[in-house]
Amino acid sequence: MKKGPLETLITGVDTRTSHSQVVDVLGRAIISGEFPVGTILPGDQDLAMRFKVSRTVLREAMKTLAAKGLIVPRARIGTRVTARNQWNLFDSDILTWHFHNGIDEDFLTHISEVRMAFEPHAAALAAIHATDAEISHMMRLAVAMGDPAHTPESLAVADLRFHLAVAEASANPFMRSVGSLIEAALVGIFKLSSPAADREGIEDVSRNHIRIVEQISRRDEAGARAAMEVVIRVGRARVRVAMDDVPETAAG
Amino acid sequence: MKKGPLETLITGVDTRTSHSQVVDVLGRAIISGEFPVGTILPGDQDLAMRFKVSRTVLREAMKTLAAKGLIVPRARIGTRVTARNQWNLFDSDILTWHFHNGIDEDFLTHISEVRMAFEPHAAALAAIHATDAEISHMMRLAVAMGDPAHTPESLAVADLRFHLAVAEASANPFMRSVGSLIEAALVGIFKLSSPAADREGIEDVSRNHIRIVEQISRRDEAGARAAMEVVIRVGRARVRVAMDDVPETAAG
DNA sequence: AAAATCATATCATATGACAATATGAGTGTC
DNA sequence: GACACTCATATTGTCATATGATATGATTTT
Repeated sequence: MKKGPLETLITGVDTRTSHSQVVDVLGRAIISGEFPVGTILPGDQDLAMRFKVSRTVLREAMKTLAAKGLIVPRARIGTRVTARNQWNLFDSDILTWHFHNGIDEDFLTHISEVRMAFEPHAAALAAIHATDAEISHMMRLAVAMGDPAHTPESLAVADLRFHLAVAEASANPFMRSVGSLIEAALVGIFKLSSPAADREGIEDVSRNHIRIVEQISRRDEAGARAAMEVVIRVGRARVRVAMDDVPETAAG
Repeated sequence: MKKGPLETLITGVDTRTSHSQVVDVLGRAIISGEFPVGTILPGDQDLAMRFKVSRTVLREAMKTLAAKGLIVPRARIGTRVTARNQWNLFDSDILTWHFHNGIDEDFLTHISEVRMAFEPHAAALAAIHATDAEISHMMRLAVAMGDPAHTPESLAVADLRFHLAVAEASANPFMRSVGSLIEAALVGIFKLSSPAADREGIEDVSRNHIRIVEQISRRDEAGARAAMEVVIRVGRARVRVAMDDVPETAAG
């Protein structure tokens, strides 16, 4: 299985190639604004020396970043950091880098908005297209979220699996591509505050997710859409509460 | 201004670097299934010879493709084509390559579904956040779409500009990132059939778009959402008619 | 002052070599 | 015969260096 940021976050293992290390450091530096938008990066040789790698490796790293839309190289001019609105925000690396510089509430809000636009639609599509096997799979995942033994990490993983399964069942490949976005949102929320803190929270989460599968199983598009909206709204509320530093009173 | 696929399609100019040519050819070959999912690509040296480029260039091209999620290299094993659901479908290159192998109705349908999930939400957000300057800008663009002198190409460009402006006005950076998707959809629709064929079509399109701006201007979220849905539905219907040669019956 | 020219800095490409890595065959042991 | 270990091997990963292509800005010419 693919090793996403969630697992990396948990395992903490980081035995990677020198190429990807350069990509990571440079990517984070750009996202964080250490190399501001519109400015020219230091030259190839300079950067190669800083990272203690050959120019070959550095250039391959630059191509990787360029492919994600972060930079644009031009002969004689240098390599320029592109405007933010040209970055491919659906790239999982870029999302991960965003969260590496502390949690940004605005950013989480934007992600919630996107999920609010996307996932209810995906749930509705799943109500049309999901196979019986997919439905029982989703149900198993939703039920598994209720395990009281969940740690915050394992709950986040279970949560992610469920939402990816819904995206898959929608039979629209674009919905599945939003998976990295969902993952980023869950990592962010998880870092802030986890519903695994109290048992009630876990039960609530599981119940809400089961409701989604029930609606999909009934082939009720509107119902599935509404049930998914509830789940996302709860997650967003949790973010708000955690950021405002206000004790959690009532969840949406 | 950025040179998107639309302009490339129109100008037909293709004076690019050898790196990007390799990327394009390889990318298209992968998307089209010439190198099927799960298989191993030929080795570096082999490919370098085929493309008549140095291994340096070839490897940089591979890194570009890997950054988009198309391939995964592993030492000693080779470079494997990843499963489709790991491709970043929101990448504008990948979208362009998809359309390079003829028009795929399913694919256009999926894009329409995504737009249906996204853009109405963006319009609603624009109704909340758009500045006066943005509103008048959008209105100018919507009116400009009614120019009876439009060629199919110029109409497609005007169409794209409008939808990007709405995304921008939503004040959510993710909405803007969907721009490449919108562009791909418009290219696809434009290749199939253009409303610029008849004058009535142009007037209709313009009127529908103006209505969106009016709702945004009134700060009416639901109204803006509905108006945008109409526009997307019309586009989707045009696709269906062009492909099936069957009149539209009912839209979801 | 305006236009053409040229030196220069930067990315783009090429070449050849060596290192790291994971497979699968081969070897040895029980 | 089954299992564990070793090792040759093929492929990607990294390195060092050299040359070409290109756009800028200073210089020269008109």
